[in-house]
Amino acid sequence: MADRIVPVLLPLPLDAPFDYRAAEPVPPPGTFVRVPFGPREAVGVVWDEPAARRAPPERVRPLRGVMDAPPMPEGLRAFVREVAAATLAPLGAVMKLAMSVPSALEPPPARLGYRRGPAEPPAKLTAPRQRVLDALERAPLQLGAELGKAAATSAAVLRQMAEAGLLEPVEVTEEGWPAPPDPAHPGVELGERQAAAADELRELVAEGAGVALLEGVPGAGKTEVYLEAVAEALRQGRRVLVLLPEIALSAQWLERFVRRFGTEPLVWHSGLTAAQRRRGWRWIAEGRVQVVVGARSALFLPMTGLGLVVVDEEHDSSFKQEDGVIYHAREMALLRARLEGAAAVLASATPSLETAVRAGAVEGGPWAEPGWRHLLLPSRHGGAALAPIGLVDLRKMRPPRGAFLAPPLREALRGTLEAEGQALLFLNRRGYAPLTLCRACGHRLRCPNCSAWLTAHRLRRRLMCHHCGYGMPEPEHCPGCGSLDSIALSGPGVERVAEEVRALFPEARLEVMTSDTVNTASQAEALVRAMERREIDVLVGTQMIAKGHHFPDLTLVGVIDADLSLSGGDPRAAERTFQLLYQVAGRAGRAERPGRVLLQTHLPEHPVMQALASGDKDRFMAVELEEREAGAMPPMGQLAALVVSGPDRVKVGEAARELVRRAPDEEGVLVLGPAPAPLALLRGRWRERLLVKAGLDLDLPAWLRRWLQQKRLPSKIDLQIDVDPQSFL
DNA sequence: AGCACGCCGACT
DNA sequence: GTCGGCGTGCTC
Repeated sequence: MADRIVPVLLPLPLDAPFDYRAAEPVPPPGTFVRVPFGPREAVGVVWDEPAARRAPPERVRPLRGVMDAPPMPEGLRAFVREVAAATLAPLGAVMKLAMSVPSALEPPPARLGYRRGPAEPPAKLTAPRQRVLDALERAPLQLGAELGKAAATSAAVLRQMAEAGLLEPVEVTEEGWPAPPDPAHPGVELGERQAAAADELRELVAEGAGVALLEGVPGAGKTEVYLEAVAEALRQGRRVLVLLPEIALSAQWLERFVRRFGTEPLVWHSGLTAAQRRRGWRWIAEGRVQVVVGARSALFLPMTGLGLVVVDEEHDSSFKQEDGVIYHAREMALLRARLEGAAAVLASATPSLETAVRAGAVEGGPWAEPGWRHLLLPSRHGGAALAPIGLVDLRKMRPPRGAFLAPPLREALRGTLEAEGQALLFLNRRGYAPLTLCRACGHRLRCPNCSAWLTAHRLRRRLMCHHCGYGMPEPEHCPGCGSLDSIALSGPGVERVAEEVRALFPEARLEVMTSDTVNTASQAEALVRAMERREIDVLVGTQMIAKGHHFPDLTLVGVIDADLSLSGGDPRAAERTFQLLYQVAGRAGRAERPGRVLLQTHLPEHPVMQALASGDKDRFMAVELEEREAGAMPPMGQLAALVVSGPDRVKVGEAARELVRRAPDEEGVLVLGPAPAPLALLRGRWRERLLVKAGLDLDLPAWLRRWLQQKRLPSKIDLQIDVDPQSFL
């Protein structure tokens, strides 16, 4: 009987599947299979189409076996293919994202469970033993761990009871599965405008295609509205994927979901334990999960029958994956929805310009793209959506020497504390001071691996590089001139701002929230709760504090340096600053207490600052779009950033120039550079950057592939391709 | 991604 | 004379 050759895609950075010999019955595409791979064994997926170059028959080895797991759904396979095409990542590298839980492909580990044994319980039982039997009355078969917990006793007791015949040990392989969310569960009542928006979303879901931008200030009830779209998909027997920025995946969000559907969705994020991942992935693959809420990696879960994909906080920069396979989760979510015949909802208080443009939501911009619509939710509470925003001109009103709060902000802080309100001070700089230098000779301490200054951290008494993790103790002598005690710390970081506030208001209860003080979601949660319970008067933090929580007693938001991200030649800098400040401003003045926002700036006349001060987001978007159009920048043009890197500066430069020389000539495509990347030295590697600009009609990934596939790079030279770069670092 | 093969420096 | 550094190439 003739064996058949099947292509198998492995989760390794290879461009194409490998060929294997399979006996009848030949496993169909999507089957997870074990194959020999050089000296070892690997698990891959039977692929739909073979590699362009088939292996010579004598090298083709037989498949070893088929995994005991549902095959990878066709929709996910198509998605893997298209993500690879869009990002120029090797096909196998994208497959690896879709095979993130290898253990889920193995048969589930048998776990020890117990039920009642044959022996009659004696008249007198110890209390723990009695509790165990009582627990088994309620549920006759339980896992050891669960039974132990239910009876508040130890595994040893269970073991001894089993020996005495009171319990019978059972190998449990079948695991339960989550209760399905109930679309008929009574949820919260929607306002008139919310209900109208929910109707439109239901329509979208029923059509099974199209994209809606759902825009509304924090507190306008976006979540409740799109949960109605989720309910509609569930009523149609279809499944739902909701993407949230990692940080927004909070207990608060889950509570809202439970309120609407009576049960929790399946949660997918980086903090899960290995067992949770295994179980969740397995449940999803077996089709037992109706709704998944997760961070961007949830895109690659084996969901089938999707009727709706939601991207909440769609403007959030954390949706951009910056290493490995470089992709933007929002764009890939739209792709996944399209491939599945699902509707998509993008929700935000401050939509990204690309989303707003496609939804036809920018004044003076183009019409909406076909299939796109724009739903605007007004504030539920009526009146001003945002607290009034004031600009503090740092050129006229300077902070005292060595301090960073200008007099108006100090006064506002005093007033807030006297009125027993809460204040939030925002500065997007970790540590104590961003620059460490010598007063005697001007020597600046820099990272040996990166072209970056070292940031002083008081908490750890160290100088740190924020790009590679390098750290050193604060030196007593200047490494440049040897002077003693001449080291000065220059500029503000959150720790220093906190120090200033402590000196000004010693009685105020103050906390600092940065990635240095808050490492886990639960720590962040604790700080947020403390803020809610009014155990904190002043919260100083980095952009961590900008994200979605309601603090009813927050009446002052101060932005220490609103200019920070406006410099640096990044075309999206103004947009990001606007979004960030808008979010921070959105923290203040809820409920009945009036709030205010003060932005300290050197550029009060800048359009971003003017737009913020006027609260006129529409005008900002219109002005910003004009600027992008003039520069043929996204979303009115396409961009790709290539970074050539290597340990030898000269060779990197040569490789970059050679690459530019070989770029195919094409009308309307411009290759700029090479130029030293903003971090010209990162983790010991020199970096040169090329920028490709193209019009909207070009298939940019295809053009890049034609260019880059023609020749291999010299040894030790790496090329990183970022189609649609967001940040230019 | 692993892992083997292979070609140049410091050691029992 | 070998052990072992990691640079290069291959895996159907």
